[in-house]
Amino acid sequence: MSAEQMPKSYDPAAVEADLYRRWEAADFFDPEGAGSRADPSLAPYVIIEPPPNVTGALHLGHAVVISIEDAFIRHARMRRRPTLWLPGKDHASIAAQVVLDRIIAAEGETRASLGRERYLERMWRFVGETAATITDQQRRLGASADWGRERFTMDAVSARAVRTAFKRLYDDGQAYRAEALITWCPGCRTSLSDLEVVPRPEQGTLWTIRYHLLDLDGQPDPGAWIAVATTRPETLLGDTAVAVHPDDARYQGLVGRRARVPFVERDVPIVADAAVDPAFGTGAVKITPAHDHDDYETGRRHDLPMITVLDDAARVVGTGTAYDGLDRFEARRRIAADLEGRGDLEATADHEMLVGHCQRSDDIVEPRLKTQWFIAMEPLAAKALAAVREGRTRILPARFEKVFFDWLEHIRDWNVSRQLWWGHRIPAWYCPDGHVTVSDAEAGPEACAVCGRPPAQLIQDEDIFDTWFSSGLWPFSTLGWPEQTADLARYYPGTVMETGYDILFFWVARMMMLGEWFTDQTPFATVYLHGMVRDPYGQKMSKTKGNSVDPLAVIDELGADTLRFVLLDGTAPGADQRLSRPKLEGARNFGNKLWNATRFVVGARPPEVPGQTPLALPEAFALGPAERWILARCGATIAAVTSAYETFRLGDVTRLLHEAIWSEYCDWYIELAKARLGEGVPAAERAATWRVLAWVLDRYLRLLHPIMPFVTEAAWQRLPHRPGDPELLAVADQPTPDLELAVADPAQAAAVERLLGLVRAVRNVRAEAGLDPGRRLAAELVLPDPAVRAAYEALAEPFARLARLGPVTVRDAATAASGAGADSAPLVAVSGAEEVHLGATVADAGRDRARLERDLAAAQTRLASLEARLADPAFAERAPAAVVERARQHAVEQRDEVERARARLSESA
RNA sequence: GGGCGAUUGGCUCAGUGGUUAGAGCACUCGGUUCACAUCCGAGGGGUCACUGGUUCGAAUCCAGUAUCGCCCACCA
Repeated sequence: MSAEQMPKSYDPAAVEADLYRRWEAADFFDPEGAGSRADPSLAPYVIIEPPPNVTGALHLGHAVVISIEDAFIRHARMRRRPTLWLPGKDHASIAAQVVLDRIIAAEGETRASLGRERYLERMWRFVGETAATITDQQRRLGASADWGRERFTMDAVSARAVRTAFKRLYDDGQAYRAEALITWCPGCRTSLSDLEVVPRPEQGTLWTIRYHLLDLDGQPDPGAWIAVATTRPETLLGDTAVAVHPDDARYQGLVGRRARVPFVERDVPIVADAAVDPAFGTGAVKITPAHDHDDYETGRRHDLPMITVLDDAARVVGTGTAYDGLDRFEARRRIAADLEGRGDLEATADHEMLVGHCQRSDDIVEPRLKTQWFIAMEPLAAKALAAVREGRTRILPARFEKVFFDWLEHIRDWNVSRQLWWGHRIPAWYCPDGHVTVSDAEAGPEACAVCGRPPAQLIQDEDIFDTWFSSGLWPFSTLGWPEQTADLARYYPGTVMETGYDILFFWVARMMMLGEWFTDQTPFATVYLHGMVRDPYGQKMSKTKGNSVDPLAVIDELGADTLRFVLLDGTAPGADQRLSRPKLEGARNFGNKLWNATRFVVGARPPEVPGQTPLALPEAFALGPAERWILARCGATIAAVTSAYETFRLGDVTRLLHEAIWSEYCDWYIELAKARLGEGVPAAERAATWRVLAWVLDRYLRLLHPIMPFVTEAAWQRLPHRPGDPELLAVADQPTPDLELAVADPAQAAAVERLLGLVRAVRNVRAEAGLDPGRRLAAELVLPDPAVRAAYEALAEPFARLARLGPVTVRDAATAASGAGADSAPLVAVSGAEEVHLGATVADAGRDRARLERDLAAAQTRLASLEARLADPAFAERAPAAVVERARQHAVEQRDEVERARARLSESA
């Protein structure tokens, strides 16, 4: 293939267009697929992905997940591990219902108008459409997931796992049904778990209200009252007590007396309870056990009646007052006004407070009494804690282990009942006598477990499970659990679970707990938590703020490789990152660089290397110093990148490869190699040079493939391959550094480095002196080190070209001392022990002299600091010998440099 | 109220005790060099938030402070 066949400019869209289909057709996303080159004797590498919600389009969070997971799995695949990334979707019951409710509202329907059955039909139709879109988007990002094993949390296998799991928890005594104060969303009309409530600071009002004390006749005394402070006056309709702190002197005499609640005219006791903060408000609190979490506890301690005064829509109900039927906020206003009217509103004050909102609908949540199913979590949490404490699961970054521990150590029972329709219905049935039967059979129980009544008389619980209940089973339910399937045996437990730290509790902890409980194994060895993607100003992205970035728009314009690279570059586990246009363009430019380097290599193939020749490293004797240098660098990069992959440091992978490819391979090696590819070069050398060019590029493409799969695959397709290589880079082997390191000669590599430093020095001098950049300058090189001289002999031509030098002579240090070229005041470039005396008059003596003075001053400063350190006896005594020795060495060199700088300065005077 | 994280050049970030703290972007200057202007070359720019401590030596370890961000928590 020739360079002419490669489009001159890099067009990500064109590059990426068909590659995914080729990969998929090759059938290696399935570890047992036809195209898999996995070694079955190696341990499988299994990625647990957070299945995206069926409701939405792909957002940047998904793109992060896919970029990380795909990098891991592609790397493992290229190490011949059998790799499984089982993709799927989550039915996301509450989120899906919120979305669908909005859609049907636009169609003039409501949940109620459709009814459960038609609503669910509509939902299936809706998710059918969105699921296909999401999968397509994941493919466009390059996700090499095993689509043949794709699963949905609402499919039959998942349903069976849910029933089995619940039945077991019930049989184990961990699942129980109880009436308790739960958190309710009046908008979604369902209960929520604690995690689904988002507290937000809001400006509220603190009202101080008088409850009149009862006199001896049991009548409210107009002149005696106890004042309570509240932010929710409407709940007074459900008050069943007033509480004060037992030690509060102000109220000592009132404890045990009774007060009358306004409007409902209920007489309630004044109780003493240590939970009351005497310093807050009036020090007296109204107690509404059915509508406040604190009051619920207080109510239980004092055996108070619990009176519900709000319905599912959070309207006042059943109080027998004029407020019945009013919305909670309207009732609040009216009650406050009416209290004022009757003279019982003592004070009104602004009050900053935290208000709980529904994570999905944003409605203000309402504590309510409901009969629900709960999971007793402590025994489950203990197992998950043990898994992490014993190191069976490791959390990255490690600091999240503390967060994990803290949450599990203070875990509360999990309310799993949801009053929704879209989800797994709770497999609990109730008989007319109130007996409970939990069944894991698809058809339900055959009889009441207690009294044996036939199924016809049993009524199934109307509620469904919290979405996260089925998500928590994901690592094993997707592999067929509770069946002991072959997949389960082979691919469970997983290797890496990757997700954002924001769902550590929602999902990760629950998978850990349920996994341990049901399988006696931790479901994955490593938890990799990524950070959040923010906008260029560090703000959270959100649709409402309008600062969110659509990953598909980025892919369309700049390519999936670009997006993937940016989302991994410069990132660390758990650390948030900012996404900006310049970063994206930088990544696209990197793809362009790679593309053009490949074009060069492909086009530079000399006739000695026929196109079909397999790729091989040349014999060592055919290598020049530059080849040995780039191979040394290549070997070091392979080792460093491999280590970075294996320790989950993808940010280092991108950094190392960007540096190696751009700043070493492209900036230097390609330039050095050009000279050794020319007409006059012996055929064997020419061939060897090109082989090294192609070899190193091949290594880097392999290393970069997991990060930028498309452009690397496209480039690789144009290079010759090694014997035994597959047709696709995606299943080619990752490199090991042994071949490179075997031929790389560190001494020669170091000599080349020094020459490159000298080129930089010459360029610097030329630029500083303002010399015509195109002008070839005669030069005299001073190369005291024989190794550097030898390297120079081989690289004289590219050296001259890169430094823009004309006729060049070389001297070693001894002869150089005698003085230099034709000019009395030559420009001198210095790099370490090496010098280049340029055969040019100083174009701008003032500027050059300033440079020389600067150099001298810098050298003197360095020398002074070294000498000061060496003069300190403590340093010689306490510092390691190697460090001291190095400092001595540097001091010697520095002294020499100062000398030479002085000499140059006096020459130029 | 607890806990965690961040603080390094204009911006985004590397850098966990050892010479002179790096990169990309931005900036300045210069380039029609036969892979690439999505490029090439050169350059300027940092008291590493602050204070104290440990150490021969601190961006790096310890303590405290400040600012910002996040998580958890039942003050009505």
